[in-house]
Amino acid sequence: MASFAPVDEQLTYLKKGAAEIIREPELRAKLEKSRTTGKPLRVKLGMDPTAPDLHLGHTVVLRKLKHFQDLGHTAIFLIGDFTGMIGDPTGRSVTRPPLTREQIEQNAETYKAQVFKILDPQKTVVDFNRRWFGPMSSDEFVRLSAKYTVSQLLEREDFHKRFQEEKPISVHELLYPLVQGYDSVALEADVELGGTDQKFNLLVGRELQRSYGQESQVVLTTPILEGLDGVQKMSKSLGNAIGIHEPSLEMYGKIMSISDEMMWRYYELLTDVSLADIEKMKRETHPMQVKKDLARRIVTDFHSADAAAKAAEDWAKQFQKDEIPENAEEVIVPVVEIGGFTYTNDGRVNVRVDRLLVRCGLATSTTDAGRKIKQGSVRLEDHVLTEFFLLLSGRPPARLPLRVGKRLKVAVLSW
RNA sequence: GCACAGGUGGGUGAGUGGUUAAAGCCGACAGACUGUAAAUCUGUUCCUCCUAGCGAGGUACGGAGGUUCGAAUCCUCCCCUGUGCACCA
Repeated sequence: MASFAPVDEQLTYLKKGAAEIIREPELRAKLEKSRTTGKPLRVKLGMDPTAPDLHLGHTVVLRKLKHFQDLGHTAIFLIGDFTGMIGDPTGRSVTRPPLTREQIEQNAETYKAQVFKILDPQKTVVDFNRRWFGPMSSDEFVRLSAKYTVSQLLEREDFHKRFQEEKPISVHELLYPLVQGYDSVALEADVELGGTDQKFNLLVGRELQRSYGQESQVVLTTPILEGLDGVQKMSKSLGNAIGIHEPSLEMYGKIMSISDEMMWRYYELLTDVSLADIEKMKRETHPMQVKKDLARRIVTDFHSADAAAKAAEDWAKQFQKDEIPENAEEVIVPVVEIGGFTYTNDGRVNVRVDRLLVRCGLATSTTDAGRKIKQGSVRLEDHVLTEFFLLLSGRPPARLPLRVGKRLKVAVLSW
């Protein structure tokens, strides 16, 4: 029989970094009850297996789930393999291709691996909502949809907006909140977590539980983390995300590129530094140092302390001292594959810089590479390259540290 | 099914026969400035080729045809989205 910390203590811990708790008195009551009965709360967090690459934005709510886990409650990580077919219409509506069983299973595996960087695998219950939706009969499904009305669903802001703007809303999108809500019924969830953008869906869970004769779950939302631009939510498709699988140097560099203002938010949502300490840093420490410290902490979470130290060193080399970091990304480039190279009389080789840049991923097309060369943003070590041909000092192999703006790749030329 | 309104580049949104690869804005990228940033200013922003130029060619305005010397712009058919009508008649 588990023993729990005092309720007030638990509440303080859980409230930190939460955007909203609906309703706090209910959470308190549930915590009290679990403490007297010794029965842990069932805390649910669901995710669609559509985009298996997690980024820091996802970790905000995962960290909250972990907090419950730390306090001895049951963390249920629900993989929405059924819901994935629908695709959450939150935000923009893009029709997602239905995933095959294999894809879903594969995604689920990668999901688990990533999620367990934060959660304790021993203590986490992983479930799939196909477990109850798979065997559900159409009769039952119709009965479920009878529990909610169209106008209730249209209260949701993005539906409402689309409806007003005379934009399409597919019926299956309307079904999404119901399906997600029913998950809470099936799991008999005490608490459900989600980003603030999930609020509507989470509240549907409360309603449905009530109509199925259960006590309503408590809803705890976490803020949506802004991405590198500091404005829009972090998302892979917006290209402003920091993936948790990214190489340490890249991760470190991306964190260093956020604005000072954003840095404090990242501290609040992605680290365990207390609010008091954050305030202290705001007053006393140089922002640059604080930001480096943030980058170090986050890289440590997803890689290791050693990797973080190394990344810090490499980053300083690349961006502050203008040197070449030791583990800079290398791209093997056979000269023949670039084409357009020529020989000089003494047998040296002239290579095409524009195509080389494309080959290294530093330009999207040769036209683009050409523009970058003309703009003077291409550098080989310290020299700005303005010519389209580069005369090598000898025959390949050769190592060419190329930079376009902040980005750096080492082209390793071979035959 | 009928009627009407729409479908333009990463986004938004101009353009209704001809210097329109397609305005403006946003975003993105780069240069300057910095603390790596942010802010600001400047430039770039479909692809290919080279002699790299205010160069040559190729693609592009839902799709397929057509009219025309010439079409994002006109016509036909199709696809997609939205709205109205479709019970009393």
